[in-house]
Amino acid sequence: MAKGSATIYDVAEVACVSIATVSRVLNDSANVRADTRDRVHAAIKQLHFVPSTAARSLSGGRRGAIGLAYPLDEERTVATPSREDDASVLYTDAIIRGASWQASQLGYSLFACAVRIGGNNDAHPLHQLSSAVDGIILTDRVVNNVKAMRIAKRMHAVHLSGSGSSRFGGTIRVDNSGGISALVRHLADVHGTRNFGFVGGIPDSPDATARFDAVVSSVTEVGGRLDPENVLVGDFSLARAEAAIEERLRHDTSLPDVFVCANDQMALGVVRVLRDNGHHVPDKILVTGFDDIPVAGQIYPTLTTVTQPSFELGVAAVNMVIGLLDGEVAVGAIEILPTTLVVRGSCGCPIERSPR
Amino acid sequence: MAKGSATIYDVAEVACVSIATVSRVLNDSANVRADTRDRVHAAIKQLHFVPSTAARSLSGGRRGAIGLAYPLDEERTVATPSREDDASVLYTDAIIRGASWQASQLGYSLFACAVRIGGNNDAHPLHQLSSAVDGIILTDRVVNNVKAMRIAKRMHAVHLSGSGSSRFGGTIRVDNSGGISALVRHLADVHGTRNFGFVGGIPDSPDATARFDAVVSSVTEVGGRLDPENVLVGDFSLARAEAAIEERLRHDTSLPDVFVCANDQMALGVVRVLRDNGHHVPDKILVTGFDDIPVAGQIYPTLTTVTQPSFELGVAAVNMVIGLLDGEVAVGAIEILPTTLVVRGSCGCPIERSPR
DNA sequence: ACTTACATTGTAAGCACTTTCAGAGACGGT
DNA sequence: ACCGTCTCTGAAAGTGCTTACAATGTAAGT
Repeated sequence: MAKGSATIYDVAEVACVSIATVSRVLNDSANVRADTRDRVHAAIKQLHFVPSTAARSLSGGRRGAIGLAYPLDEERTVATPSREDDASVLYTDAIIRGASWQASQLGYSLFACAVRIGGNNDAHPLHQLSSAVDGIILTDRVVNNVKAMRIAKRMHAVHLSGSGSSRFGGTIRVDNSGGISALVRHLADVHGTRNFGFVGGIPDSPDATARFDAVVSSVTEVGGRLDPENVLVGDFSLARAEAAIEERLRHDTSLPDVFVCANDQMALGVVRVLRDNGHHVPDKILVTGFDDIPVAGQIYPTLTTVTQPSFELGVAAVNMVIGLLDGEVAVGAIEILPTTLVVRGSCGCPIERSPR
Repeated sequence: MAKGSATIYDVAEVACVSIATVSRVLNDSANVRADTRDRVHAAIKQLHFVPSTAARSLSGGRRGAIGLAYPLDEERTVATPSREDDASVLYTDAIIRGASWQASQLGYSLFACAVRIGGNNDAHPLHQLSSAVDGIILTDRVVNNVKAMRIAKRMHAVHLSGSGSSRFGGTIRVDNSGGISALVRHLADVHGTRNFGFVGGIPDSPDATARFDAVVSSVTEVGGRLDPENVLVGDFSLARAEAAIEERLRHDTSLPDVFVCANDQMALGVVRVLRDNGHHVPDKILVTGFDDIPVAGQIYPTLTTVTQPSFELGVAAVNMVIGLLDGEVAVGAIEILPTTLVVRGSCGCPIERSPR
């Protein structure tokens, strides 16, 4: 970096000690006499000295920074995202905000870096990032990347992932199954639902599969059924979900009691298509979402869904990386954050007026 | 980073060349025979070698990354920000997305780092960031930071700011005056407005003053007037704008034809207060905003405003940093991005139905 | 065949730190 | 006064890369 900034040698000279001593003060190792330490600190302040992260990391020390890699939107996203379609962006942003906040609290810096998930170029941002930080946080879709695996094997990493776990680092996930289970129980207990349908997300997304699995087991648990023709495949997008439900309607009009959707965007599409085809929600059929995006409480019918603690996810991830770094968290640790059922109108519950 | 990853020595050994040659291939400097180059590339691929950014940057080479520093929200922001109040968050996110996208296009990585703007601790994230990247982008509020100044003096930096220009790097700003001018002309030409009013932002905000100055000169240009009692002082917040307009209403009810507001949030407040006091917008009086926040097109009346190209701001910033790095952009350069008038209902134009 | 210029490659000196190892005081016990 | 034991400090060896400089090889010109 910086041309002409002070080095450890300059500090050593001013403080009349060796660079080794300066280094000790910097890493506040024990065994430096108090007045020596003070002298060094004074010199540091005087010279506005800041240790070079590059050199520090080359020689094996800590960088004091942790990285967070999230998927880069391939297309050139518009400046002000439409509110419905950009829930995933908001979700990621919330995680980043949480992570930044917690890192800052703990005296670390948080570098967030968007990585092109398909990319295979050699100067991969993931590598750049990993060599600039002490530990790394990988969000859902980034995890399934060969490069990511290699990196995780080599440095402390925590995966923010819906399923599976990392043999090489820690894993934090949101309690998809608990949320789904609460949702299904609510549907069964309060609304007497028995015949379930499901609109899934991208098959290779761990969150998507976790939610699907949870639906399967919860439905079994409450003694309901989930017929194969009522399991639709989406990709988390509103458009794809609309297409899927339209397709479903063409084939057979005897519908399940409810369509549980793997996220809110898809639920919005499903509601719209159903209504356009005369299946009023929630009078004729129920629909639920997942995520609790901002619009979920604003549309008609308000959407029954499950909230994820995205900010807390970021906080927890930072805590775990640092724990890993300090050896206080064991490799392979898994932490699961609670989700909360948010009951609104689309499951047939009476609709509250929104506060404003 | 990484324990046990291949080094340049390993590659050199496999390819039967010296490390210098490997380095030349890596930085594709000329003067390496074709078959030697191939041999090295093969070795690199075989060993999954990735050069250590730390070592590379230590020895003066490029890191291949650029940094972006933005202000950290001091309070623990909630996961899903309220839609009206968090325009600034969305704005920053859009810039980051633009910068990430462009950096990726150009083969760079973009590290975004939130910095506590008041913070004065020594392990300042700004330093960490700056030593991990080749150049740095500083957003508005980060610029006015002593540390930031010191860093800008020492490494290539571009400032995203309405404020003056950086003597040490480049500056990119949005064309406040062009946007205001187009807006004022529209009001004068299409709606015959002559008697203007203005609700300003924080007096010490460069954007606020730029917008005010632009209003003054544009109004003069179209032969309109801007009476002192119709120039209200806000602080960019909805609440403060409501207070200001209420105050104005108490004193004198002969209002101007329009209130041009320095941002959308204030416009929302002004519209609300005016309507509550019987001055219907746009029938009795017109109101315009600035920024085009997401709600602007969703409320009634839809808000006539000016769009800032936030995504493009990020793109331009990355281009400029890299230009600075490559010596193709001169230090002290200023680039001004165009703004676009968005005509909607609150200026009296017919309200289009939104597409859905 | 013998310069000469030039293309290619190797050698080695940094770059700014951390850390091991060993040496130098200090201090109490004998 | 001497020895063992601490505590503190310095010298020096990495850490992985870039690059100036030197050395070698190669082809063209005489």
